[in-house]
Amino acid sequence: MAKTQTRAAHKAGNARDIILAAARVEFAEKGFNGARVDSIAARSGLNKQLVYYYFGSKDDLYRVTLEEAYSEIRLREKDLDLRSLPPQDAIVRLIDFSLSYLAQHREFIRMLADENALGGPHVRESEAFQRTNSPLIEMIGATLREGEAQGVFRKGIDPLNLYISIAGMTFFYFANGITMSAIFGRDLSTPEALAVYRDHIVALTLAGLRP
Amino acid sequence: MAKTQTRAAHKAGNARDIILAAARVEFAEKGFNGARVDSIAARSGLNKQLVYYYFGSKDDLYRVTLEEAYSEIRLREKDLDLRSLPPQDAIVRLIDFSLSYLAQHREFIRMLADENALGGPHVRESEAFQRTNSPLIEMIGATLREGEAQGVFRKGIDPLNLYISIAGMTFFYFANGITMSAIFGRDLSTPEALAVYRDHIVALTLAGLRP
Amino acid sequence: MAKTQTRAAHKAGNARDIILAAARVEFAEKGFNGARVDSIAARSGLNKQLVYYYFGSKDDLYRVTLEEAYSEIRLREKDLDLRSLPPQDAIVRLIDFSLSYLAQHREFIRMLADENALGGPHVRESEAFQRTNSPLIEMIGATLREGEAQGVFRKGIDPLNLYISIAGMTFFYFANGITMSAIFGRDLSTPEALAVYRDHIVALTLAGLRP
Amino acid sequence: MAKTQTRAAHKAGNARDIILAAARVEFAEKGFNGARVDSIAARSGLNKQLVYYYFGSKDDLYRVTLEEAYSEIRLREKDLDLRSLPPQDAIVRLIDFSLSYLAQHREFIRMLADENALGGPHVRESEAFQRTNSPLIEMIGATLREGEAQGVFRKGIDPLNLYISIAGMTFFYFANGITMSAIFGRDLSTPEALAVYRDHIVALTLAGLRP
DNA sequence: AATGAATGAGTATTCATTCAT
DNA sequence: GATGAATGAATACTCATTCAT
Repeated sequence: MAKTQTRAAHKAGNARDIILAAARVEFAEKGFNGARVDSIAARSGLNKQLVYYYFGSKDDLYRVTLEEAYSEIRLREKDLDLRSLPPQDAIVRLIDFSLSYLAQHREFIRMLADENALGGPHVRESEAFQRTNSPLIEMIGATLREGEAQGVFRKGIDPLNLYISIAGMTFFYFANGITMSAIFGRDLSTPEALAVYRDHIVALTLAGLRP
Repeated sequence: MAKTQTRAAHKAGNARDIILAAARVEFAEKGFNGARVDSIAARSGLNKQLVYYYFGSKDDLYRVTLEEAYSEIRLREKDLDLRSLPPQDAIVRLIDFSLSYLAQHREFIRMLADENALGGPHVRESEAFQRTNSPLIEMIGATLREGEAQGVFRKGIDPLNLYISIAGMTFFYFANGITMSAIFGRDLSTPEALAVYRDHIVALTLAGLRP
Repeated sequence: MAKTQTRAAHKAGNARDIILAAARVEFAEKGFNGARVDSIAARSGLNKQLVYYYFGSKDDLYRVTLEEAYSEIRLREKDLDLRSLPPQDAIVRLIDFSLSYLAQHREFIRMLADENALGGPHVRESEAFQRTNSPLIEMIGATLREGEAQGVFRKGIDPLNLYISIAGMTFFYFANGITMSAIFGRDLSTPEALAVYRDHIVALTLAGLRP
Repeated sequence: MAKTQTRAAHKAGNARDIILAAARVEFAEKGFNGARVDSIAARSGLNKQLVYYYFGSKDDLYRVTLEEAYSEIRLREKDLDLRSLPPQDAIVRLIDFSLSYLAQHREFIRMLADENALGGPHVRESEAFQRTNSPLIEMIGATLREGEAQGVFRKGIDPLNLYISIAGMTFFYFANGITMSAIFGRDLSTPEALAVYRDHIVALTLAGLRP
C-alpha cells in the first residue's frame, strides 16, 4: 500500500507522497545529517510546514523513507521466484538481481549505509522493520536444499550467511567504490569493470557452493 | 610523518595528536555531519581554536583523520606477509585479518561508510590517498600466482576483484549488521554468530578458488 | 447573553460554548502567549477552524474568555447582598467571598494577572468592560455608610480603596503563592495556612475600620 | 556579587551584564512567552548567539534575570533597617518602601506576576531562591515584638502574614491597575490616586495593628 | 602555542491563520 | 456549520569559524 502511495504521488499530486519522493532524493544525496528539511520542501515544490504536517519531524520522515525503500526492495525480491529455477541459475539470478537493483537504487545504498553508520536510530523506532520479514532467506534455503538434493551444492550452507556474503560482495562494490577507486587507482564505476566483477563473484560463489 | 606524530601523541601528549585522536572518536560516533568541532575540542581536553590552529577546518581535520586511519591499516597489511605462507593459508589469514581488524576498528568502518555515502569529498582532496597505494593487491596477486603454480587455485582470478569480494563479505557484516539484525531477527553481533560467518566465508572463498 | 450560552454549552453541546470552555482552561494554564489554538481545538474535541469561525482570532477569543470570566464573577458579587448584613459581617463576608472565589477559580487569577502583565491589550479592546460596571463598590459604600451611622466604622474610608486593599490581600495570596512559598520556605497552599491567613486579614481589616 | 556584575555592565561593557539588562527590559515588557531572544539581542546591541554563549537558553536567562531582580530587592530591604525606628514608623516605612520600590520597578512586578502565572517553572529550577532567604520577616517580627512591648501593637500577629497582606495591598495596586482602572472607570495610575491609596493602607494597617 | 569572546548563516520546528470544499 | 489541507512568518537554538590577546 505504501508502494501504491509512492506511485500515486506523481500522478495524483498527493502531497504526502510528493514529499516522500523528495525526501528520498535528498536523504540519499546528503545523508540524514546532511539533508535539509528546507531542501526537501524545495524539491517537493510544496512548503516546509507540510512536511511537519504529514511527518512530524525530520527523524520520522527519514524513518518512513527508509521503510518505503525497504518495502520496495522486498516487493521486488518476491518477484525473483528463485524456486522456479535450477539451483545454480537461482543463485546467479540472485546475484544479478542484487547487482542491478543496487546499481539502479543508489539512494537505497546510501540510506542503508547512513542508517547503519548512525547506529540505526530510525530502524530501532520502526515497527515496520520488526513486522515485515524478508522472504529471501526462505527462498535461498529452498534453493540450497534443492541444490543439495540434486548433488550440485555441498551440504551445511546457512542461507542467511550465504545471503550476507552475496549482499556484502555486491553492496560493498557500490557502497565503497569511491574510496576503492581512489586507493587502487582503478575506476570501478564503468560498466566493463562491473561486468568483470559480476563474473568474478558468480564464479566464486558457484564454485564455492560446489560439493 | 603524520603517523609518527600519532605515536608521539600518546607519549608526549602532543596537542595535535591528542586532537586527532579525539576527532577519530567523534567522527566515528557521529559521522562527518553529525560530528561537532566543539565536541572534538571537549574530548581532547583542549580548546576549539587549537583545532583550527592545527587543522584549519573541520573538513581538513576529517581528511587527515581518514588518512591516518588508512595509513594505519596499510601498516598492518604490510605485516601480514602473505608471501611467507602456503597460498590457501594466505587467503585464510587475509580473511581473518580483515575480520579482526574491522571488529576492532569500528571507527574505520564508520568513517569509510560515511565518506563514501557523502560522495568522497575528502578523499578527492587528499594527496595522501593518491600517493600511497596499497601493497595488498600485489601480495594477493603473488599468492594467486603461487596457488596456480601449485595447482591449488584455478587460473584467471583477478587479485583486485578477489580483494573486493573478501572486503565486501567482511566489511558488510560489520557495517550493516544493525539493519540486518533488525530485518532478519537474528543477532549478528555475538562472537558465536561471527565465528560461524567466518567459517562460512573461509569455506566459500577457498572452495571458490579451487581449480 | 454570553452567560446563557455558556450554560447551554454543557447541556446542548453548543460548539461555541464548548470552545469557550476549552479556551478558558487553556488560557488559564498557559497564559495568552503560551496558549495554543491547536490545543484549544483539541481540548474542545472540535476542529481548529471552528475556533476561527466563531471567534475570528486568538486575541478575540481571549477577550471573550476574559469577559465571560468577569461577567461570571460579577453575577456572583450581586448574590453577595451585603446590604442585608450588619456592617462588620458584611466586610467579613466580602473577604470570605473573595478568598473562596479565587481559591476555586484559579483560572480567573491567571487570566487577570496575565492580562495585566501584558499591558491590558484585550481589556482595552473590550466594550463589555467599559459597559458593565461592578455593583460592588456601590455595595461596599453602602456598608461603610451604615457602619459609620452605627458608629462601628470610622469616617472617610473610600469604598474603592477598601475594595482594592481587600482584593490585594486575597488575590496576592493566591496569585504569588508560588514565589512566596519558595522564598519564605513555608508552604502557603495548605488549607491550614489559608485559614490562618484568612483570620489575619479579617482581624486586620475589621480593626482597621474601627473608629 | 551578582549585583556588582549588573552595575559593571553599563560601565565596563561586560557583555553578559549588558545582555542581562536587556533581558530584564524585554521580559518585563512581554513576559516570558512573549519575549523574543532576538529582541533581547537587538536591545543589547550584541548578537543573539552571545545570549546562548552566556546563558544557554531562554529559560536560563529568565531564571538569572529573576534571581538578579530578587537579589536587588533583597539588598534594598536590608537597607530598610526597621529596627532603628519606633514600631509604627517602621510599619509606615515598610509600606512606603514597598510602594515606591514597586512604582519604580514595574519590571519586577511583571516578572513576578508572569512567573507565578506560569506556575513558577524558573523559581523551581533556581538554587538561588532556595539559598537566599529574605531578612524581612525577621525584621518585621522584631518590630512587632517591640510594638507589643511598647503596648502600641496587639499580640499574636504573624510577621509573614502581615508581610503578605502589606505586599498584597501594594503589589496588587500596581499589578492589576490596568483592569481595575477599566472596570471602575477611575484612573489609578495618577500620583494623586496613589497618594490617597497610600494613606488608606497606612491608616488601615496601623489601626489594624492597634491593641 | 594557547585561549575566551564574538559572530553570520543557518536549522529544525512552531503557530496563527486561511483556503477549498 | 464543519473540516482537512496548506502556508508565511516567525522562533529558539546551533555551529563552523574568526578575532583579539
